[in-house]
Formats: sequence, structure tokens, C-alpha cells
Amino acid sequence: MNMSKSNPFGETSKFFRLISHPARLKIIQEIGRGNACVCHLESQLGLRQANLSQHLMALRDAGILETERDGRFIYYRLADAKILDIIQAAMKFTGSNEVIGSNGKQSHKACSCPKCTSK
Amino acid sequence: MNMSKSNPFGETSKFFRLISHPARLKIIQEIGRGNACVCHLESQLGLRQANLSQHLMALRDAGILETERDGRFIYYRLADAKILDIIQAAMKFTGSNEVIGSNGKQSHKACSCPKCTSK
DNA sequence: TTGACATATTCATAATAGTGAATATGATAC
DNA sequence: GTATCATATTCACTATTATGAATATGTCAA
Repeated sequence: MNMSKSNPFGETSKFFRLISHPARLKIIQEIGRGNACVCHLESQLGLRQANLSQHLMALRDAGILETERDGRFIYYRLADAKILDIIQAAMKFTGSNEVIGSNGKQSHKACSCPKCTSK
Repeated sequence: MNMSKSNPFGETSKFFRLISHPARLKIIQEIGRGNACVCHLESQLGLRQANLSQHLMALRDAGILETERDGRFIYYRLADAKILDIIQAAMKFTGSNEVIGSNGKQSHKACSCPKCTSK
């Protein structure tokens, strides 16, 4: 993660702040399900490209996401899947029952990336 | 908690936002250790009364903290101690090693509340 | 009742974060 | 090379959050 600060809670508060946005939680959930190209996220989450990219950047800069380029496509993955447990615990704590992780609950529209079209 | 919103991640993001502040994390930690009167927090955390009270209000309004008045003093407690687990997990995730909970690590200056002076 | 103390609230301002629009970059195909 | 597509970045603006200062409320003691 590498979010250094003198305050012992500095890193943790920054981490919480970073994921304290519905779009970013959705992004993390979706990437946690294994679908990682940006076009996917764009169609799945209904976010505009620029805005989505901004969120992805923030998460990548913080070390929460990692990227890998494959030709024109850039695939995102979680740097550490344990973040899903934290989010899950928070959802349970707040009474949100949504289950996150890699189960096939939502319907996925195809996008044109190789991973989507090759099956 | 009762932070209603249509978005399934709405409550969770609000929760994260609420605890994404170093002072509020410290407050939660300190209250989790069992020391709950405001004067304690004021001296322990080095926050000004008004500011501390504002943070406490925010946490109380969100249902994270509960209060009990005893004469002039108001004692705060965690509504659900599981929040400590979430914070702990996040600290571990971000590489902060601070241990939170009810262990006697820090030195506590006394305040004038009955709980402090009666022992 | 008055004074002192613990805590809460309001308000104005400062700081920070989120957004759309426009544009840039980097890769592939031709 | 140029065109096109996927994604990133910058900028200007808006919205949200945090803060100090001042003041209010509620309780107790005298």
C-alpha cells in the first residue's frame, strides 16, 4: 500500500477515505469478481470513461489495484484480495447484505476485449 | 446503524467515509479501550472540546457510538465492538501495526470524572 | 438563584474531494 | 505514415467536509 504518514492512523484513514465512495466500492467488487478490463467496468457500472479512469487511477496510486497491459487493453486486478474481506465485514456491519466476491450473481454484458469475446 | 440509501453500497461508503478521519479512528480506539468520558478523550487525544464534540456527534448520529449521561458527565461507548475488528483489519491491510482494543499500552492522564477519580 | 463545569450546537470560512469536458497518450490496423 | 480504439490526464468548477470561534444547554453545588 505504501501510504506513509507520521500519524499511526494516517494510512488507515486514507485507506478508508479512498474506499468511501460507492463507485470505488463497486469497482473493487467488480474487479474482485475477476472481470478487469476497463470496458467491462464501463458497461457494468454505468460510469463514464473519464470518471471511471479517475477512480481507477486513485485506487492504483494507492496500491489497491494493479494493472497489466495487453495490447490496447489494460486489465486491472486487486493487489490484495483481502480488501474484499474488509468491505464484506463493513457491509455486514452496516446491515448491507450484498455479497461481494467471485460469484456469478449479476448479468454481464459483453465488451469487446479479448477475454470477453474469446469464449 | 441505519444509514439508508437506495444504492447497495451507499451505506457502506458512508460508513467508511465516517471513519476515514484520523481523529475519529483515535476516538473509536480510545472508546474501545473502555475510557469513554469526553474529558478523557480531550486530554488523551489532544483535541479541542468543540472539535471533539463534533466528531462524537457525527459518530453518534451514525449509530457507531452510544451515550449515557451520568450527572454532568456523558459517557460514550461503542454501539458494536465489531467495528474494532474492521479497523484492525484495515490497519493490518495498510501495514499499520498499531494494535487497537482494550490493552493497557498507552499512558492515561487522569481526568476529573468519577470513573477516573474513584480508583 | 447564581456560578461553575461538561458537553453540544451554530455559523462562517477553509480545505478537500468529485465531476464533466476536453484533450492527450499509446497501441493496433491499415 | 493516418485512423481508430482503449485508456489516461488536465483543468475548471462544484460539492462536500473539516475547522475554530462563539455561544448555548444542561447539571450540580452552594
